Amino acid sequence: MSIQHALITSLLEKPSTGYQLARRFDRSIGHFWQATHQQIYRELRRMATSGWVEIEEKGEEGGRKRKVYHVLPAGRDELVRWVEEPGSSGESNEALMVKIRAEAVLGPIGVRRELQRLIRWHEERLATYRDIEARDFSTDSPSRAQRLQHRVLLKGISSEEEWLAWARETLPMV
Amino acid sequence: MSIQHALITSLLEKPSTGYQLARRFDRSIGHFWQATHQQIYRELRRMATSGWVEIEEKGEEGGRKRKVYHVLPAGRDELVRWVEEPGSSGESNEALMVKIRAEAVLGPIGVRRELQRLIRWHEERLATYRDIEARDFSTDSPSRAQRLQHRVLLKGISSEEEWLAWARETLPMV
DNA sequence: TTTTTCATGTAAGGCGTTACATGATTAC
DNA sequence: GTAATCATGTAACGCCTTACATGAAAAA
Repeated sequence: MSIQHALITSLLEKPSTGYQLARRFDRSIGHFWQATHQQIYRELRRMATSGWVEIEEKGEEGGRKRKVYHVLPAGRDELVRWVEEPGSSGESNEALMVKIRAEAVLGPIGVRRELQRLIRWHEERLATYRDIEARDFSTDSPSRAQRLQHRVLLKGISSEEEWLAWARETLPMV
Repeated sequence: MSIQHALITSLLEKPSTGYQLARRFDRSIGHFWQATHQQIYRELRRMATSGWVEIEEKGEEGGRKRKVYHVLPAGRDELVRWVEEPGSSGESNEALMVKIRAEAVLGPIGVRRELQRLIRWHEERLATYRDIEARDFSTDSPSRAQRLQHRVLLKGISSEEEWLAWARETLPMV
């Protein structure tokens, strides 16, 4: 899922300390993306050694030690590369949300194509679910077990419908 | 998320080999729950040592070696215990789907209470999202960046609405 | 003055992913 | 006879979670 790209996006919005990022992940972004502070500190250190981010050490006169992270051009380039790259099959919906936030902060990059690709993918999945429904749940008097299994499938169907409705409204904006 | 409970549920529906479970996870269950064959074999071995499942070795006259797994009473008890246990906060929606499938195969156990609990949780989350929307996205002429960030939040809102609609329809059936 | 918040880190264990590996059976 | 499918496993690496740990500043 690449926490790193989520962190770069967040840091482009506002340079921050690891602690602040952890808190922000608990709020706005974190409602659909969560990361512990250990993950965040680890990835920040890695991105610093990769030259994607820069550490601004703020000693504040012998007081509290804080490290404010800023995105470097290499980090920005890497984010653009990732947004344009078609998401792997395992890549979840959260990745798309980060890509949209990245496009919000960087201006038009490759999200439109990715969104179109995902729309086709979700259309196929919805069609598959509907096929399964027609094949397995067209019985006249279903048992309790069948009705419950049908509910599980219906959750998949309504999730896909909801996703597609959202995506089709979003497409003209990217 | 406990693959083990998903495996027990699947084995209660039909005793199978590890390979068959992996294939089934690729199809019906696996549309929302995926596991590699290594995970499955490892967990089956563990459940066998825990006494949750039993291995029926089918040598088939010097031919192909297959191990058919059957659920033992202890495994069934463990599944019931897990279904009745309130899901931890990190527990995803997939766990609920497995719990419903478990209730389909075992008869009425504790899913109703769990569903009611989750409905309250999702109602709160939806309310939080709507608060954020009222606070951050009520501007008259939003910028492109603001509109895109709003789309991300709207995805959260419509997901929650969809979830709640499904759950309220499902509640009378459990 | 005590608790909460800010801030960063180490260490251990478990789980998941990926690659590698083997061998029998069935389909073409 | 060759490829695909069935079937099971080992090993390495990395990531994530949880617990433990420290310390200063701000709030109660």
